[in-house]
Amino acid sequence: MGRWEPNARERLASSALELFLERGYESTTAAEIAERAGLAKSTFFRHFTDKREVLFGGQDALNHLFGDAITGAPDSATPIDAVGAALDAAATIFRPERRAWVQQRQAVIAGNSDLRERELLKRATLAAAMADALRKRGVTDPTASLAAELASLAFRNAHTLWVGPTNQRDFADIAHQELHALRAATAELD
Amino acid sequence: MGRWEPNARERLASSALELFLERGYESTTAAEIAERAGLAKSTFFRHFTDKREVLFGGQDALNHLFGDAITGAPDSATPIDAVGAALDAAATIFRPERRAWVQQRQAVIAGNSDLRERELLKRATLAAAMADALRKRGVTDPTASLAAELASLAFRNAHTLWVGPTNQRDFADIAHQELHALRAATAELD
DNA sequence: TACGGTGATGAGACCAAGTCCCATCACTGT
DNA sequence: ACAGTGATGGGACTTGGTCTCATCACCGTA
Repeated sequence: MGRWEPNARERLASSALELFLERGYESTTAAEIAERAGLAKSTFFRHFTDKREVLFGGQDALNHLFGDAITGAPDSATPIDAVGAALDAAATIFRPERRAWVQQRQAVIAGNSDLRERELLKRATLAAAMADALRKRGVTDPTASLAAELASLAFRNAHTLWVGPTNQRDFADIAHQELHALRAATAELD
Repeated sequence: MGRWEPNARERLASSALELFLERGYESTTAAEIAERAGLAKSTFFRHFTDKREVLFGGQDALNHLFGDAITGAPDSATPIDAVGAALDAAATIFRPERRAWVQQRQAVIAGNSDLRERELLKRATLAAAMADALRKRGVTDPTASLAAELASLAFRNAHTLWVGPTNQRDFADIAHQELHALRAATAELD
């Protein structure tokens, strides 16, 4: 069904990351990304609604991964157990071989405020997906959104640590440690 | 120091809200907003970096209000007490007379995804301001960011309820109730 | 082999957001 | 009266993003 070379979307995404690292996000035009991928500007916007979105391709998969992990957790699992299962599932994506790529991507995001803003949207969407999955389990609402928000915070912290220079541990380990630290901090609130 | 009419920034903000309500956010150009305010398009972007920002004028004041309330809380105040004081301070801004205006503004934001995204950024900034203020009080970091995140969530929920059709209560009352509900939900996590 | 249908692409016109530069105007103090 | 200051107007310019139409490769079928 493709025309010439297949995987247009992936070619666009990797061309974009290359160019962002070479010239910076703002100094790279959508037309240049398309050109490096051997495509036209109009084709770029057929695959990505935004110039920003080209860096957030796997987000839908992540949402489904988290949601399915929570939905599929055993009935005996508490809300914290369920979101813990979601963090385990995340380790499927954040594997050691992908760390370099995630680091590059994150460096680009850190360098531009539009991208950081989009990242916030993605995190909020992920938290909403987790809250939805928890509600499907029968968890009622202050608790469901709270657990989702805690998990989102743990995920953010774990992601930062996992990308950072000092750490080589498994993503799931870091994430669980962060989630546990947040649970413990609950006792320090008053 | 102004040239003709003063308060150019306020005129732009209210002209923008009017036009957004009349024609919708996307169907309103920055040039049209400026024209209704009796100004030029270039002057609009001198006062607001974004077309979106014209709806988020008071955000800096809110950040300072929250930060100062936390910094100024008595030494004996727990982290939850301190963010509770911030929610009290918010009632200074969310007064009954402003409810209609906040409702209009919120209706515009709800109708456009770019604006919702910007709203997330503003909430994250507010949470960061609260976490900073807590750290200034000596609260260490998993606890500080957790308390700030909880307060941000309570603020979001309270804001939604206060803007909603059924409720006429004081903002501080609603916010404290929401914060308390989140604290209580902590026990339901596992 | 010829043919029509389908889906992805190329090309370009077009609009609005946002940047930049420079001239201009009102106001202030001397 | 005069120069300095700060906000404004105006317009050129780049780029993100939309839209439309023609084109091309592929696929099934007669």
